Amino acid sequence: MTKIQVYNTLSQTKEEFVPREPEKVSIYVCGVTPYSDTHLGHARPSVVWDVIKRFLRMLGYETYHVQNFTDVDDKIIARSLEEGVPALELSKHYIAEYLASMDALGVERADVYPKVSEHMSEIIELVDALVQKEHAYSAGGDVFFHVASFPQYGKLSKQKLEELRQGTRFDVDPSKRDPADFALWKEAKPGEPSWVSPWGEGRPGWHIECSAMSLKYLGAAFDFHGGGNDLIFPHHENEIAQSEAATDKELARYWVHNGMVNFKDAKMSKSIGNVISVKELVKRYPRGLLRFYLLSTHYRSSLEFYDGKLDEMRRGWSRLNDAVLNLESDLPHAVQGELSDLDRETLQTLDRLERDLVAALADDFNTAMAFGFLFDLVREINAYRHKQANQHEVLQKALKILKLYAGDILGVLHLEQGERDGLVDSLLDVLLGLREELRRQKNFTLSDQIRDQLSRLGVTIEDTPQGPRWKV
RNA sequence: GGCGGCAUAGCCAAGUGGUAAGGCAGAGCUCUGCAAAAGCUCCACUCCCCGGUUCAAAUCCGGGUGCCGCCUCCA
Repeated sequence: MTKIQVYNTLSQTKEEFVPREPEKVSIYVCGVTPYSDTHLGHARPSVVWDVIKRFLRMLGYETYHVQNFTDVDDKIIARSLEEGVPALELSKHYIAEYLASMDALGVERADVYPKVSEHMSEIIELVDALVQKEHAYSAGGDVFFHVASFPQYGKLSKQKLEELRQGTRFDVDPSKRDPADFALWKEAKPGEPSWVSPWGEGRPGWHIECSAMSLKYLGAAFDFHGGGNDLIFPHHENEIAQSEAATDKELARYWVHNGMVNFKDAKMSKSIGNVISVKELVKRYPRGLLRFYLLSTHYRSSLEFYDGKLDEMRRGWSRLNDAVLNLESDLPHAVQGELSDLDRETLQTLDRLERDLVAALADDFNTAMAFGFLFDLVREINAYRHKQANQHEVLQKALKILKLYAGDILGVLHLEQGERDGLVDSLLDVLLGLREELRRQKNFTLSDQIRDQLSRLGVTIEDTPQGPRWKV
């Protein structure tokens, strides 16, 4: 099986990926806190993990992907009080909105989407276990994790406990033993959703849900733990402390963090308010283009968004799609027979490019590099076609590679099979047929008029030696 | 102040020791009724700056400068 290198935040180096169980990959990706519309920043890890999963399965792995919804949280409660909508109703609405946005981006669903509100007993059990093992203590109705009881605290974010104590910029809860301790369980305040626990009515702190739910669905030492790099501290650091203190086993083997999406020189963030919602974006741009944009930079780098960026990227993206259309329209006219030297050379180049493509994706999921090879392939096959060569085997192979990598794995191709409307197809065929007749009669005024008018509707007509063709 | 990261052509962006992928934009040519698509050619002697290591550095080390993220909710 192809060896995969993956950058592990824990070791700060690329490591060879060896799964916990042969051929099975367990994945936990931190999901969203559903209290407002899904934005581009959320779309990035989703699309990145979508591609990683598809690639792993192409290599023969089985994937099991868990992604949580933190549906019990301060922000949700605040929002629910503002709007007078029950907290769980609010989160339910935004969970649906999130899933719809991901569907629109062609992101395959996770295998499980556990919610905090449905895992209270697991969370309480885990907190209790930490109290029993004296890694946590209750103070009034709150329970805190005692960071000093976990000597490895800081191993993910490379923070030193002493620095963290000094860096505290907010008022420290006086009931904490150590300013760096964090809440596992919070005592209920009037009007807030709460659950019964050994420490009284309350609700979970922020990090504990991921520890409890990953343990339940994936067990200890699962393969990939993912999320934005803004989660490294404190969220993932605290998850490690809780989980590993409780189980005495490693939480996750490979920590994979994606870079931020920046807009107007700052991280796209709900609290800053510089967000672009996925809902709006998918109305204005094809999903394939959005994915192309999100994947054209390596997942660990930060990614800039600005008005007009997607329009700028559109041409390059079209080149990829046009290559597929060109091959599809050439294929019916292709010949089968003795291979020429050119055919053989081209087949060899295609083979090499496919190997390069796999190697790029296997090297820390380098999608940006993969696009480089896809464009190389496009140039290669276009040049081949330009030489009037049309061996079926060659065209077929190029098309197959494009559809597999640009289509099935990266998911950037425009219209998948079956997404075109049959009636529209037929109507355009009629219109194009009439226009051909006009062109034969050299009535270019009228034929150009048809082309211009369709162009205004977003339909592009191309006249090729094999006849006219249209695309959206 | 601490921690992590980044700085490559007009723009986007790969490349972590062997002499700068790819895309967009731009220039010229070919094809075309015109256009579109497509092809060919050109477009960074150089990778923020200054030192160092090496036969060899964009890549490693040291020091600057600038930018981003985290240390508070965050993908």
